[in-house]
Amino acid sequence: MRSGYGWLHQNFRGGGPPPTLPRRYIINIFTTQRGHLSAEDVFTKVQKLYPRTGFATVYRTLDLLRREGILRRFEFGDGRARYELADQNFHHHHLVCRQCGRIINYSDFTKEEEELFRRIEKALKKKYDFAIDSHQLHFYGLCARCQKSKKEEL
Amino acid sequence: MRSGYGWLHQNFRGGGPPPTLPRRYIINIFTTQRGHLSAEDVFTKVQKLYPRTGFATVYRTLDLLRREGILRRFEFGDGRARYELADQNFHHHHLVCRQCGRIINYSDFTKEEEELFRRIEKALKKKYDFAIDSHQLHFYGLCARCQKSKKEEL
DNA sequence: TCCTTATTGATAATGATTCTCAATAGAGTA
DNA sequence: TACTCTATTGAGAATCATTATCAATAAGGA
Repeated sequence: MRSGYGWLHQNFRGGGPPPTLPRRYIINIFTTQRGHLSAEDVFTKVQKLYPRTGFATVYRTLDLLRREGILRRFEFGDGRARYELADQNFHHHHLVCRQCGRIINYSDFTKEEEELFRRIEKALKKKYDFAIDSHQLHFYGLCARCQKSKKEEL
Repeated sequence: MRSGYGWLHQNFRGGGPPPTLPRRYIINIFTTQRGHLSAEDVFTKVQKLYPRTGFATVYRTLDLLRREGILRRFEFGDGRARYELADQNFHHHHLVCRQCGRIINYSDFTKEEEELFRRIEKALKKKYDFAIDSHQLHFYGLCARCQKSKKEEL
């Protein structure tokens, strides 16, 4: 795993994957507005910037960026994967609304969580001989809006 | 959500979904051997017990049982959903091997986790007005076997 | 300009899951 | 036992996200 965007600013054959136009555009999308984007979301957005882009390129690029450690891939249970910038300075977890699919990042409590998780990871490594490199914590429920609309139904 | 398997032992029109043969068989599969079964896994197993069963019935039944609160559905990132018995007395989290896909349940530390998670849930509810009903915690990494085979490669 | 190589776009293929619809099975009733 | 009603079933088609294929293209170096 490379350490960052270095290769993006290099020329072709500069050591990393060539920083082609679609790749630059797709990274831009993620850096300018943090979110949990599906491949389709990304496709729609790149289309506006660079209309000749194909769906295959989007998928390939998302996977490339994931392998490079620039993006993280998540599955929240609705059948389509989401991608997010892998920013070490913004470790967070997710709140997922079962109704509307809205996803909220939260980074409260990360200190306590991190401490507990570090301990857990260490112990699990010892007990199961499992080399842990990451974790995902998702809370599922109903967001404010969906709770309200559910009440109104009754 | 119903509270348990009650309807399974009732007759048809006894208040819940009819406890048909495929449904009984599929539940049996989950109660006799805990695991994280994909739809295909279940299909293969039911086939042996009741060969006329179709794939559609497996999917329908899995979803029915999930809605009834008997099964939980998970996605670990390999593109196929897994189902597990929703046993309140065996709350646990998962270790997922990135290489071979092996999944280990662990229930160590649940006391500390539960305590922290209860606190987090309470605070998130307050801050984001989000009604949390469940969570999933997955650790990703390499299992013992895959670590070993990776070493041997070098 | 030519050569080499990796990426691209269009499209076909895949794989998991869901839908459709006629056939069937269970339970109550006569 | 035969009849009726309704929900479930099985087979296969359809859908959806994702991946693979392959000829055309673009970039950098000679």
